[in-house]
Amino acid sequence: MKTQRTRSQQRVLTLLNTLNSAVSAQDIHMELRQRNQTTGLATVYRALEALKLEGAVQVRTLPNGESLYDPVHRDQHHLTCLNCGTSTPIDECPVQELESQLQQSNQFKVFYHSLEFFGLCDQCQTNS
Amino acid sequence: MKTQRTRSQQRVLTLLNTLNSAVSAQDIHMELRQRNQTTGLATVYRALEALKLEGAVQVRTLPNGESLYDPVHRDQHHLTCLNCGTSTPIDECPVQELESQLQQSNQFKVFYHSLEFFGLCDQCQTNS
DNA sequence: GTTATTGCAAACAATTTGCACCCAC
DNA sequence: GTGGGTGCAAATTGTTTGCAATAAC
Repeated sequence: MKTQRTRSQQRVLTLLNTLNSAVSAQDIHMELRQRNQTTGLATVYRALEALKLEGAVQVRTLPNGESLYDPVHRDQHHLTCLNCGTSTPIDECPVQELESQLQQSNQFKVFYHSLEFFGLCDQCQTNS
Repeated sequence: MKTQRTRSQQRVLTLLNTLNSAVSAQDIHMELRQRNQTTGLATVYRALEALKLEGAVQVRTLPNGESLYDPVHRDQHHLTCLNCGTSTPIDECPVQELESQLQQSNQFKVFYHSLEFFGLCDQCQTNS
């Protein structure tokens, strides 16, 4: 586990812990500027990449190709509408046991998991 | 449920059912050309969008922003390495019950779900 | 004939990369 | 002073859109 973090990595991680929802790299870039910690967009991406690899943040890539970042251990489960893209968090999570099982049988170090249901929300079902 | 499909939608769906793994839109475009069913790339995307909305295909967006398409009801569960991007399918799936439960309580029509574990594979753990 | 579908090229948007500058040690 | 970290701008990549040509009914 790496403990040596660059200035921008610290900034990004601190910001993520402050916010209460997943945000995009571009959001982070703008948010930092507003807090007088202006950081180049490329640097934000580089910091996120590093934090991701040490397991400090988790990523969820949306169908439009944009990625959202969260500190690890925040909820990562969603009900996502394929039409309007609305994503509702869900609480239930029946996979803890499976996770530890996979770690062992695959020699794979699991940082986090994501469970997502796709379909049509109430509203979009009507408008289709 | 729509039954009227355009020519390109039929081509795309037929192709997907032929292949035994998820492919990108660009893969589909090239594969169709090889089968003398050349179809514009934009048309492939439009066909996939339509098929997605009627629940005939499922999508998985990779961390690099590329989307992979599959006919619905094929495995959608993976163990993905954050470093090298390798994605290993897994069989276990403990969420069928939760799915029907969500359909009811959220008025949400679920087409499919995806369960993915992220971390580092055996090899990448060593090289980090 | 009218309407939906298609292909091409241009437009877009998120992300990555090259490279010069700068800061920390 | 040296090496990693950073910022900017340019390049890249997957996807979407405008619009004229075409096919379907």
